[in-house]
Amino acid sequence: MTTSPRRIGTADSKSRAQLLDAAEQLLVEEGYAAVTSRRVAARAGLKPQLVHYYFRTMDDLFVEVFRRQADANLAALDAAVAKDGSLRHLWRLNAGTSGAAFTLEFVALANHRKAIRAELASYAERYRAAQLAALTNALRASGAPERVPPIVALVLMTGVTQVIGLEQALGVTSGHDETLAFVEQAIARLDAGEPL
Amino acid sequence: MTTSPRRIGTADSKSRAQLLDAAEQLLVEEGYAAVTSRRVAARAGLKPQLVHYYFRTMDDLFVEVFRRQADANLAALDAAVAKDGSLRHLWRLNAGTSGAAFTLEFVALANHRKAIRAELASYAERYRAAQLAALTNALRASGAPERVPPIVALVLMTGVTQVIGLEQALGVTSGHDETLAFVEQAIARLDAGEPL
DNA sequence: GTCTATAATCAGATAGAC
DNA sequence: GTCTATCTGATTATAGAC
Repeated sequence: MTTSPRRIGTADSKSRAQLLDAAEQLLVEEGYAAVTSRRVAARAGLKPQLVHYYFRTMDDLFVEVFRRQADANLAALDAAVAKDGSLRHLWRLNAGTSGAAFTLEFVALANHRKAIRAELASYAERYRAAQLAALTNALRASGAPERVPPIVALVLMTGVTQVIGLEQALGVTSGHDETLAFVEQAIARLDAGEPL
Repeated sequence: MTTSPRRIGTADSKSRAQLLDAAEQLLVEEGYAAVTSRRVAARAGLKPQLVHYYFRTMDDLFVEVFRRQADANLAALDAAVAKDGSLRHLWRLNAGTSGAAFTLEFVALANHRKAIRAELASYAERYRAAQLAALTNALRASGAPERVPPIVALVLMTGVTQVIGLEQALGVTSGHDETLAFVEQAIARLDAGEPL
């Protein structure tokens, strides 16, 4: 088996994994601007040039960091839904998104770097499709009369958790508690088979 | 009148305004990482050192760029609401937010820089308060029975426009059309005094 | 008040040694 | 396949001239 043209080292190299870990930590803790070859290497206890050996460019490094997390997220969603596909659980999964900082950095990066934008868009579509399937099942199972199409409910739900998550990170809190209470009450009614 | 300790040049200096304009353009077009003293100065047709003369640090420059836009946004909201305070108009105002890239960059910056986070949080709270006042009036004027508290409606509305705006920038589109149609239909009913 | 010369540091990337 | 020496250029910031 030949190595891919982009990856120079082997995929299971120890140094390579250490660099990915270090890059991810730096990204979350200090933002993408702090993810430089020198700082990544220093945190991994390696020489800066190794970054360019294992990942040709910094963009390639970013893409690999993203893919690793994206794959893990998709797998985690599938596993969680298989365990409990209820409406309440789906909401909890979405509302408790811990990787807000991670996502934010990549969105900002994607806004100006083509390779990363493509990666992020592909992941977002796959994640939404998986969520939609789960939400459609959950709504059907609740037996509540359908007044809101599942895809609309999903976009609304994503929107709420996104604003609240983002604003929380910035110290903005107006309306959060009221909105969360409202959503949870709505979900409780739906889960009981009542209309909204 | 003495100058503030932070601002060295006069506030109405021509060079100072040119630097602010250049910084804002770069920020939107290429992201905050592209806003370096050299590039800002080059775009303004000035020497890089002038950035540090008019704004002691790059963070100070970012804060000034943000304040200028934030003040303009708040004034624009007030003016627009005074002209037409209807539910439909409020929605259009929010949905048509053109400054998505601008906001995104500052949110990313704020996530890791204290001074900018404080600035952004203060602005976000003020903007939300202004929107809430307008929305409360609009809902009351519509005469529709209140099933959703205004603050909850506002957070929901902000969430929808935020996800859709963000995803649009990334090339993600699933569910956008359906959701926008749903929201606009709901607004039409409320504006006609009907319940949701 | 306005601007420049200069310092000190850090960036991404490649060519080549083992 | 793994890693290092090295090149070239950019970055923020200050000290001081006009």
